[in-house]
Amino acid sequence: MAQELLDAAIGYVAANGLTDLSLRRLATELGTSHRMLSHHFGSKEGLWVAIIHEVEQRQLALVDQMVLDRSLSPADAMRAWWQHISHPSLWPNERLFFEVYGQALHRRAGTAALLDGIVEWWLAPISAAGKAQGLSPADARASARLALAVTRGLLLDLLATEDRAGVDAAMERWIALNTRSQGQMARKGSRPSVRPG
Amino acid sequence: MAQELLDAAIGYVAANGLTDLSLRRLATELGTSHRMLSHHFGSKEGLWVAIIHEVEQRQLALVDQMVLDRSLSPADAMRAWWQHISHPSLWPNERLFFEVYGQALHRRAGTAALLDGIVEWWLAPISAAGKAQGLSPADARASARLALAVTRGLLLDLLATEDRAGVDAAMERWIALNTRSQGQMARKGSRPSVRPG
DNA sequence: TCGCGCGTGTACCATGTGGTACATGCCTGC
DNA sequence: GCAGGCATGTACCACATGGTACACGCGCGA
Repeated sequence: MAQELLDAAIGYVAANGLTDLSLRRLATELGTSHRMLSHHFGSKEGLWVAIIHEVEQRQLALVDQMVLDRSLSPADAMRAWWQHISHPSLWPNERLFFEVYGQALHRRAGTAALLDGIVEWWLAPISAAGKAQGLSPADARASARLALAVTRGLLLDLLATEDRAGVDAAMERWIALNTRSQGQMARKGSRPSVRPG
Repeated sequence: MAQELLDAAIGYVAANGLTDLSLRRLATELGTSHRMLSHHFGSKEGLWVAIIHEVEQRQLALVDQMVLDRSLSPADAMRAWWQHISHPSLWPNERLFFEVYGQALHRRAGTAALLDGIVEWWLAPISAAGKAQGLSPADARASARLALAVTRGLLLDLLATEDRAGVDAAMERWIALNTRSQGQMARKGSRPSVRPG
């Protein structure tokens, strides 16, 4: 079945990377023949597109989870979100995300579509949380963008260094920066929020 | 000469990406033959290593520039640094950086060395600025790590969306977050600093 | 039972790859 | 002038790739 093949392919690609991977090598790793991959996905490009599309869907599923729990304080919500998104079980998917991201920056064929919502899709739910805390739409959008950058920047750091303690400390610094300035900024009539999750 | 070839190769690779690039295509783009590339760099892998190493050197040269000007306020220094690092003339190099970064996350052969100092080398100069503003070493290090994540996260955003205004607004949000909380945190005996440049 | 669509595997092809043997030219020191 | 080293180009090789023609077998409806 094509779906099983796709799942297995994503598993392998997430674990081992997609760059310079041939249909033949992938097929032997998956216990089939490259003929099958061509058959089910049309071409090599078709396989990559299917994989990337599927990973995108999984990422967006995470966004949905992200906005679920509103019972926590902003600081605790941030911590919970960070613990979730930075869990080692998600690292393979995130490595794949950054790998394809890096290639898409050069506008390679087949990767252009990946960039489409790569920031925009995340801004809506995150900035919704900001607006709920009283930010203006413009401020909420800028804060969401910043929070997204912090998350991705620290994730990139974590994947590269695997220095869990150091990256966690930076995230705590980020949380502190937001919560400490919150009272002050509230006094000025606006609040920073920036709840990345 | 090998150095000229390397410079030209970096120029092309920065502009067009390194993934799936063959020695032959690169050679014809450079107006030479793939024989020359093999001759000067030993092998294809050798060329990639030379390119990555050279790009690393250029990145580190930027770090040196980063800590030069101490006459500006932290906020203005941040703005100046961001204007510098986010200038479109540097985009090709940064695309290449993220591209190789993404591949290195999978520990591909020849890219492992790139990850070595990818965070650490930047922490020292940035946290030095933090310590100069009165932060404890641990706080300065966490702040530096956060500032680096913000810079890279927003850079990734900028390269993908090319939404200059939106990303600049997020950076202003970051600067505001730091400067506004500075007085408050100073009252608590520590200052956030986070001067990424 | 037959026919047929579909999934699967094998064998093959044209192409592009990295690497290299060999020839040529150019420049420098004697 | 010339001899030797070095850069460069041409031609070739063995190999891996993506794609495809073809064959086989299984399951299902008529």
